[in-house]
Formats: sequence, structure tokens, C-alpha cells
Amino acid sequence: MTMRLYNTLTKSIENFSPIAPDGTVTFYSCGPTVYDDAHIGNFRSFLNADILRRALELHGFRVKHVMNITDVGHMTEDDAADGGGEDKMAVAGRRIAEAKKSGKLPAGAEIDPADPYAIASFYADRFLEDARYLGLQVAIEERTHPELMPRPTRCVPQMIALVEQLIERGHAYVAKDGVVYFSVESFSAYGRLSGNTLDKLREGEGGRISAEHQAVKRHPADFMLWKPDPTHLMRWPSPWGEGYPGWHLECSAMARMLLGDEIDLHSGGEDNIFPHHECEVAQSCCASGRPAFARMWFHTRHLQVEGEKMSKSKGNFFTARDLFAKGVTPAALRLELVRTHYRTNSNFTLQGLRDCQRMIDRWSSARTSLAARSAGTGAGPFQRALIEFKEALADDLNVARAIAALNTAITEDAAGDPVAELAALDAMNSVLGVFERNEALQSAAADDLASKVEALLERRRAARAAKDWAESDRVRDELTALGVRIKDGPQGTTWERAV
RNA sequence: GGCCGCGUACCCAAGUGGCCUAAGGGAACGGAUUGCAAAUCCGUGAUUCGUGGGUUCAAAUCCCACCGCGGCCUCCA
Repeated sequence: MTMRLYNTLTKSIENFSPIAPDGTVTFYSCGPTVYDDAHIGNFRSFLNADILRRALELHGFRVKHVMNITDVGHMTEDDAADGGGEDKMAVAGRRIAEAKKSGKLPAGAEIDPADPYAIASFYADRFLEDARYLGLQVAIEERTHPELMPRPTRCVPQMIALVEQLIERGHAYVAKDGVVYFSVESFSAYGRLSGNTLDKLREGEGGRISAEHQAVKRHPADFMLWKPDPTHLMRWPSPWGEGYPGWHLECSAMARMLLGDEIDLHSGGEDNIFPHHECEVAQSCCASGRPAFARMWFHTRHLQVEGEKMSKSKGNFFTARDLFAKGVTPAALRLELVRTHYRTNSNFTLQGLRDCQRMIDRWSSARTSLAARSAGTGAGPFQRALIEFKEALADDLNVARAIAALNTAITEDAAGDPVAELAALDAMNSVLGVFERNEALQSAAADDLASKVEALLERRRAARAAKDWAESDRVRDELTALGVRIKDGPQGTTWERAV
């Protein structure tokens, strides 16, 4: 079955086939910046890349997936485009220093707010932790293959080499202010990915560039490759003076270093299309002399929350950890973030999270009864569903249709060879990745709640044994007030935190 | 100003020219079950696809206009 995917570069759905004759897929994903915890919008993009990778594996490809962790301190302000503004790492440092003062620093965070490397590694570790809970395969592999999640601060020599090559080939120049810029006019395909061709770009429309820097450039759209700056928090020696690399440069250098000059797939959020990915294409193609860098570009649209743009000021801003702390299972969050087609805006809701939890619980109990079944031969509902499931994923990663196929199998009567049926269900889960992470995370607060709940449940058991229904109901109300939902079953009472 | 995407039931969401009097999930409602609930199981839901035109034998699907929402135009998933 051929995988078909939408390619931002050609604005059309194309058949996917890897460059390598052995079928190994090279896949680069733009990962997080680590000045702060990743939010659920970030994770929608990362998890969609993960679903793509797992879907390719289900279709028999071997995938070499690389995702960077950007740990260089880039700039915050409007004129950041040209290296001004404030270093984000410095902002993060201040935030940590303030948290330290007010005693709000997360447990175990003994970090020096003045050390940008310590800040970056603090947030990188937290990212990896969240990502592994959510089943981001590349983060799981990173434990044994750290090179799959490269850090720009460790790849500066490769970036310098790339800049040197671009200068040599006439695609970059050192301006009067000493900054190395990429010359967009030297690359005729500039603008092909985003549609922002040079004649259509309106200088300064985004309101983020300064006249002072524009003056020294050959073309207003020229972008920075290396900025000499002896005062920057993180800086490295280079032929152009001590300074730091441009933001687009990192991905080009690391993709080349780990995957080669031409790769099969490249993913990111929709906001990466311009300028980040456009600039990557320019750098990579001009450095390699090849017409293409990534064959296919995969972009995930943004996530909204309860119908609105997610923002801290609206109070609808969530990180993965925020939700885990509320008792949300990683499985439910994962499913909620990937169930909507990656090319439409998704609407994250708490109700949606509950819907997902219910679906996962139904699938889990279907798996339990399937595992207990012994009789039957031939194809049953799950084996049939797997065919539709794979077809749906091959159709530009139609996860919603794939989920519907699984749901249909759940409601059909059990039939078929139980071993093959179980294998089919597990194959579907190899993409959805929910069974192995369907438990709320442990924490001191959760343990405390658990002991309280157990004590109340014991009291309720005693009351029910004595047929003291008033007392039993009173205890149940108390449990509800604690945010706990109980389930009475033949095996006794179980409970979970209501989300 | 330019480029790009979206608008389907109370909510989430698939479907992009005939198999659509529109998949799947949730909520709600009815039934089974329960001390009563919750959970679970069974059943019920749009003659209609933002609005108005048009093309076609045939439109949620194509075209035009309008309304609404979102992304980018050098921080951003």
C-alpha cells in the first residue's frame, strides 16, 4: 500500500517513497526550544510527527527520525531577526531566579540562573520526560541513541563549516557590521516553500525588523547566519569573531550531519514554514549544490483551546505537565492531540480529553477480553479493522478515520483467531500508542490523595456491608468532592481522578 | 497589501462530484444493571453540511461573492 502525504512544497498530495533503495526513511523534525516547558500546542506538532513516523513503520518502512532540541539562546525582541533584543536564555534565567526567591522553583531544580547551559539542560530534561510520557518514540530512543536528538550547542563546528561553504559558493557575505548574511537573491527558488517570494514579501510587515540592520544588507530579506557578539550569553569562536549562529542554520547543519544532504521528510508547526523552513531550504540547497533538501514537508496546523487561541493571558494555556498533575493520563492527552487531522486547526477541550479517556478505556477492556479468549480461527473484526486502519493512515494520515475503524471493531461480536486478533489490535496501538501509558502519573500529591481515598473506600465498604446506605452515600459524596470517580464492579470498587 | 488554511448535529470530528436521507466518539434521552448512583451493555440523533448566488442529469464536495475563525509575511509548534 502506498503512503500518500500532503507536501507543503508542492501543495499537493503525493505518493511517498524514500530516497534510499533499502527503504530507510530519513526524517527530520523541528523540535522544542528549551527556555521553558513545552505546551500542548508544541506537543501536537511533535506527536503528529511521531504518528507519521509510527504509521510509516506500520507500513513496513524503517525510519531514522531526528528531532533537535534547540538550546542556543536566541532573541526575544522585534529586532531579534538581526540579533538584537534580549537573550531568551537570560529571560529564562531571570524567571528561574524569581521562582527561586519566591520558593516556587520546581522540586530538584538546583540550577544557577546565571548559567545558560544549566537552564537549557534543565528544560531539556523536563521536555524529554514529558515527551517520553506522551510516547514520542524519538525521545524514548534518545536514551540509547542521544545523537537522534541533537543540541545545536554541540554542533557549532558543523554550522561554521556550513557558513564557510556558503560564503565560498557566493551565497553568503560578511556585511559592514561584521554579521554574516545569507543572500536570498543568490537562490532563485527562495519563496517556493512558503509562497513568500521576494517580489511578494513586504518588508517589515511582521513588525519585527529594525531599519538599522536592514541598511547593511544587500536585500531586506537576507537573513543572519553568524552574529559576532562578545556579550552574548552563549558564544563560540569563529572566523567572523566570537559570537553565535543564526537560528535557521542549526537545523540545516544538524540534518546534514545526521541524515545527509537530501532527506525524505521534514516536519514542523505551520508557523515554521516561513521564515524558518524557507531559509533552511536555501541554506541546505546552496551548501550541497543539490536542487532539493527535504523531498516532502509536513506541517501541523495550530491548536486552539476551547475555541480560542491559546495564550497565557486568556488562562487557557496548558503544558503537558499541568495536565498530568490534574490526573490526566498521558494516553488521553496523546490521543486528544493527534485525533484531529494534522492539516486542520484542532480544538483542544477538557471534554475532548474525557472523550479520549473513555475511548482508550474501551479499547483496553476489549484487549483484556481478547487476551482471555482462546477459541476461534480466521479473520475477525480486529484483523478487518487493521486493513481499514492502515488504509486510513496511508491516506494523508487520516487518524480520525483510523480511530473510527478501531471503534467499529470494538462493537462487533468477537470472532477469529484470538492470537491474530490481538496482534491486529496491538498493531493499531503501535501507532496510537495508548495502552502502555493509560495511567495517571505518580506524584506525592497523588499518593496523598490515594491514601485518603483508600480510607474512605474502606469506610464505604463497611457501611455498605451494614446496609447503612445514608453513610455509604455520604462517603461517596465526599469522594466526589475530592474529584474522585468510583466504579463498583464484581471485583470490588476501583476509582480514578475525574478530569 | 500579499500568501495559506478552515467553517459539517449540543460538543469533538470524518467525508472533497453520484455508494451521503453524511462515518466514528462524547454529551443528552430511553432500556438493562444497581440498595440508589456511577461505571458497563443495548437503543435513539443532521432530509442537512457558515450565508447568498452559479456550474452540473447529480454538490457538504467545483466556481463566485459575502460573513466568521486561524496561520505566515524575519520570536513562535
